[in-house]
Amino acid sequence: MATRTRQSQRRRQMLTRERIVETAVELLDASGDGALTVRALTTRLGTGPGAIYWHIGNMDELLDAAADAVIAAALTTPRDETATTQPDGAATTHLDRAAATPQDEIRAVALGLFDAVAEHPWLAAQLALHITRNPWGPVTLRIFESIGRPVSTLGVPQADWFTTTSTLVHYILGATAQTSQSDEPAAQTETGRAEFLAAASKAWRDLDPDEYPFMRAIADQMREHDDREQFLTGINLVLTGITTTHHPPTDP
Amino acid sequence: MATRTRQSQRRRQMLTRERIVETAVELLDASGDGALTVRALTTRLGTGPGAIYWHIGNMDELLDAAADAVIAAALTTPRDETATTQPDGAATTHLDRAAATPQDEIRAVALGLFDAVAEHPWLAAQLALHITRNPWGPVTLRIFESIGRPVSTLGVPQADWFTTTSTLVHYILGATAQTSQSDEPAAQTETGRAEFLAAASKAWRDLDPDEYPFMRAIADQMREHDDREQFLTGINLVLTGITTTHHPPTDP
DNA sequence: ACCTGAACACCGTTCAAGT
DNA sequence: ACCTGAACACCGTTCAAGT
Repeated sequence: MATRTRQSQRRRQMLTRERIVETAVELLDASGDGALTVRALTTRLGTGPGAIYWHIGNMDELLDAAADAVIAAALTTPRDETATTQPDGAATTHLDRAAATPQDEIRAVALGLFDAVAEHPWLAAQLALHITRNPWGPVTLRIFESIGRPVSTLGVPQADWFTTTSTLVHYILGATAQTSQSDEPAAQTETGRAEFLAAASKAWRDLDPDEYPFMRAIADQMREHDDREQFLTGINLVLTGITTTHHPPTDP
Repeated sequence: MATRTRQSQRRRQMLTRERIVETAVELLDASGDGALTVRALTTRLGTGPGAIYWHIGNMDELLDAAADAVIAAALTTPRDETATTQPDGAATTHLDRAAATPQDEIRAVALGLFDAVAEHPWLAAQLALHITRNPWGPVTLRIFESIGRPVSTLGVPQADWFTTTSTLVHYILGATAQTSQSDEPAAQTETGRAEFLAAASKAWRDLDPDEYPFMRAIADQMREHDDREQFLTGINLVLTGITTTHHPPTDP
């Protein structure tokens, strides 16, 4: 059902770079980081390794393409929930994105990335690796542009655009990397998450008091915290730092 | 010269977990990420794979141990250069660390990590991976404690210690990950770096104006920026956000 | 307790050969 | 132009056997 081509067999569906990337994302989503192998792709697509390499250079390039595809989708599809808690206006349907403040726009982009990583746990490690290995590849470029555009309407002097945007992007990527749920399905469930937090919290309380006094002091906060909320708080801290530093124009 | 044991042959020097980790760091420093293999270790240490695995569980554990060793060294050895530009006082030699403001302390720790990554380029990717895979392992714990301690003396309400410290740590790790020089020796030299920046800057100016107006606008800043200085500016932005949000005690 | 070294299962990638 | 599939070089890891 819902097919454009007449064949139902996936084997005869014509092999294309796009289809390979798509299958790669499926494999990564289903079974995590180590599941994307050339062999897995060939069996899933019904071909041989040579066919894969005809379309895609090498494995790292495929990983990059998979990340880029997911990131692009996350950045172009605006989330329907708003970043800040505010009255839900049924009338603000069509130009909501344009009407939002730069801060709201930044929060929306950041949360889009956060949620994309939550949906695709492999993306965290992949993003982190991509950033160190290819800091200015298409993935980083897209993110930078999405954050930089609202930054440029924030009252920051143009000479500081690059540094300011860098700070936001670095925070966002660092936070999503560390915050991402573990790849194992055990940690995905609600109770699994709670058990993990409880275990970590207890581990911190049992640390050597001389070596780790701070970690012991915040063990309780760790157990009770919400990742997404903490992420937003962090964004707001950085935004406050930016607007404070460049004492914003107090009126239009 | 400068030996404690009498044998000059490294082969008969007794195999220990410590020595394996040490050799791992040497291999990583010398030839980057992909150079650390069991085979390379065995030839370098004059043993077989079984001997390695008697001491170290598996390869990921060794990578973690290597990162932990380098991070621990970076965090305990205070850098002699000061974070902010200020008159060099020849008298402030012994209690300098204790006398500094919390902000200075945070800057010092952050720069210590930044410089550690600069000295050990493999550390960036390793840190990033470690953080997503084992967010509360010894490496992250150490960094968190080092940042959290000064945060706790910053006037931030205790209930916000965890979130505030998280924000700083996430920024620091994200920034060091993206900022780290490429692993290839070509990019390590001064001129190689300049060429890289010029190439990236030009690439940005040639981007599609409709899709990437912001990146085109900041292409020049990219070419002229200094990574370390930008890193410090980012730290200061976050610190400003923190102190502004918790309107600091205006007097002692 | 500590180490040896052959063996296993599994990678990514290449390439002559086909269509 | 696009695909096949055997083959290559290289991994991490295990394990019976030695000392």
